[in-house]
Amino acid sequence: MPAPAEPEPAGRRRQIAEAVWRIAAERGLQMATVREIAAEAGVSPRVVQYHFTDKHHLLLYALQTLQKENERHGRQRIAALGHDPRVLLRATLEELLPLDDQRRMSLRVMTAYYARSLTDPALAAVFLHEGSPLEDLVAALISAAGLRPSIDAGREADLLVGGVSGLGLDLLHRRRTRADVLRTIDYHLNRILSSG
Amino acid sequence: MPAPAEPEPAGRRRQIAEAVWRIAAERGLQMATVREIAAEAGVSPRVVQYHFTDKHHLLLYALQTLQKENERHGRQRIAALGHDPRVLLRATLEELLPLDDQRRMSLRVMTAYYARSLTDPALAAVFLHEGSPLEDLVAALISAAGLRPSIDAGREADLLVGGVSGLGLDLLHRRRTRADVLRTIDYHLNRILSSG
DNA sequence: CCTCTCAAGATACGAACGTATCAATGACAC
DNA sequence: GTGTCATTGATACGTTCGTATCTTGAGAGG
Repeated sequence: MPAPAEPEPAGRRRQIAEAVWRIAAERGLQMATVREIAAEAGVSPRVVQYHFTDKHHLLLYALQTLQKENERHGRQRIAALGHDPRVLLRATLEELLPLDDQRRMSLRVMTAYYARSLTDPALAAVFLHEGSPLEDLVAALISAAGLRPSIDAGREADLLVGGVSGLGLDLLHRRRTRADVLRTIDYHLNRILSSG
Repeated sequence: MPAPAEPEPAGRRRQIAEAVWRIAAERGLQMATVREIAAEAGVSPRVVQYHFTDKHHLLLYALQTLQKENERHGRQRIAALGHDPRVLLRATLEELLPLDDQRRMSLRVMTAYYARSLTDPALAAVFLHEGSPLEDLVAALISAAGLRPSIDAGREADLLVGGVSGLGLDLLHRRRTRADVLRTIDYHLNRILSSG
């Protein structure tokens, strides 16, 4: 019984990380114990122990993997929309919202990790990239889409990224409706960009 | 030894709640065990057990008390500034930022609770007031301060509240400087309001 | 056929968790 | 004095935690 039916030791870590995501999203990060993770992944606790040196490395790996996954999915969705800067800008902002089950789960997990990152430097490092790539991207898209006079693309991007993230969290709590959030985003894009 | 040296059973709950705040802010909510809370509060674990029916009620009480405390402090600070709507608006937004140790601790604690509220209805209820009082207040202040043509106070308030909160979280992570955040807020207030 | 190595099962250990139990203390009414 | 009641000390119970240990199975190389 204790032998590998599949010759793939590579997908095991991924499989376990996905179990962490589901538990963190549905029951919270504090419920992600080794035994619960193993049960959710459909493996024995020993398998979790074998593939990660300790729980801290496991949680870190799950966060890093989810972040890469999000970025990959986001780029795919956005790249399929062409090259119109205004369309890309809108899509980039909407990527921050929990508009489907995948992004809803991801945002819940990331929120749990973010809170823990305030007291865990290893997790904090994942959230602290060099510079502000997302804000820079949004600012560049604003400039490329053409902005109205006396608009500062950088300052607009700074508030937009934080603001849309906040609206996304409100969506998680059902404190706002999706339609209202999208209307707020449209208002501000119309306000910032020149051509209607 | 096991007797009350002070005849004040009223402040005990408060004293214990403050211990929760310090632990949650400095080490995270998952470190707020009954024994740690008791040690931080300078009492025996039995005292914690006696004044709260269980840990869930304790954590809920600590959250509710901190929220009231924040609102009280915020109102005090803002009320001391007079009645100029523009000044009040700026102060209301800055109240969301971790500009001193008190607010820095509070924001860290609230962030930890917020994450947990995603999987805990009792905690979520604390964050879900009726309507959106903060957004409504900001919108009212924008209108009172006088807004430029074709500005929607409600939509501006929606993005401002979320955006400034996001900037505050960036401050916690030292991802932005305080001066940069304040400059971003100034930019948007100048953009929204009519008179320079 | 043998052996070496990777992967996993089975189990256990010490620590820490939330909570329960029982006794003891001090303040106070009478 | 002497009960009474609110509060606290001291201790223990059962559970769950992360992790360590030992063993077993499968496939590859010689």
